Amino acid sequence: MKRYNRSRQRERILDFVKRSRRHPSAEHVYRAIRKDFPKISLGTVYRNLAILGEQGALRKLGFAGDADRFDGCTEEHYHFVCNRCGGIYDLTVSLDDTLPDRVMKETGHRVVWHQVEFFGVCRRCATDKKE
Amino acid sequence: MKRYNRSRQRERILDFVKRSRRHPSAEHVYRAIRKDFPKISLGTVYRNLAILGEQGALRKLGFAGDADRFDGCTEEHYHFVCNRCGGIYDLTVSLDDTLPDRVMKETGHRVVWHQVEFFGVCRRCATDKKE
DNA sequence: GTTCATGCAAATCGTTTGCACAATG
DNA sequence: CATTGTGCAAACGATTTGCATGAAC
Repeated sequence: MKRYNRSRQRERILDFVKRSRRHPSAEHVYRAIRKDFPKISLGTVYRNLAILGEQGALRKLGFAGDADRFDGCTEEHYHFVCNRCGGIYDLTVSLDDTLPDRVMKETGHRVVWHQVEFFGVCRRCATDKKE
Repeated sequence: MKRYNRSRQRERILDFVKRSRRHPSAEHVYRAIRKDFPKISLGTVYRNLAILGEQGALRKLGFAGDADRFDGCTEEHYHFVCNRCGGIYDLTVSLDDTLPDRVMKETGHRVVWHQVEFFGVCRRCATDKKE
């Protein structure tokens, strides 16, 4: 595996993603980090997010037609995605934990990890004025 | 809801996606459809895929860092995604079907649909030469 | 001093859009 | 003929990359 030096920027980025409940996009991270590193570039943010993902320090989430998001919580959990406001919420429900094994047995594919997302309208958007 | 005329291109696109086991990207569809409509443009393919999605005739799937894919099977089912070859396989396993309801009850978010993906190395890639 | 990281800008990829013309109803 | 769809090319947003300089070890 590759060797990395530490960098103040990368540490700050990881810290921000870990602290955030919001599953920020690269752009979000960029805007936040700029308060500490006014000259940082988006390229640097992307590079560091990629490295942190490769190291398993955070996770990259992708949704159809939207920018990728980053999740600082690496313990198994699932997500609810609001189609109205784009918010992503962590869920505490858990799956039958034999499922990955069953998939492996039935298909012969080696399962490394899995993801579950629920889509719809979040509570906040549903209570706000109906369109 | 919006009114649409029929179009030979759109019908052919839907037919192709429905027939395909491969969860094609827009680019895949474009290349395939060009055999019948040599002058069709990628823009037209995207437009029609969007319309078909809106009509519920097919479903758009998104994965981090990769082009969106289209699934002609609209019945509930889940996917295995190979990190090596990028292939997407349909799965027949099913979830505890009280889960969406439980999420709604516990969070107050209105769940419209959900998705489950397993990631790893597919059988074919695993049996091929290692790396 | 060698390696890795940064900032910047240009490049790339996937996708969307404006427009003039063709097909549909 | 009124409307919607098409092809083409330009525009766009998200992400990656090449390069010269700066930081880490």
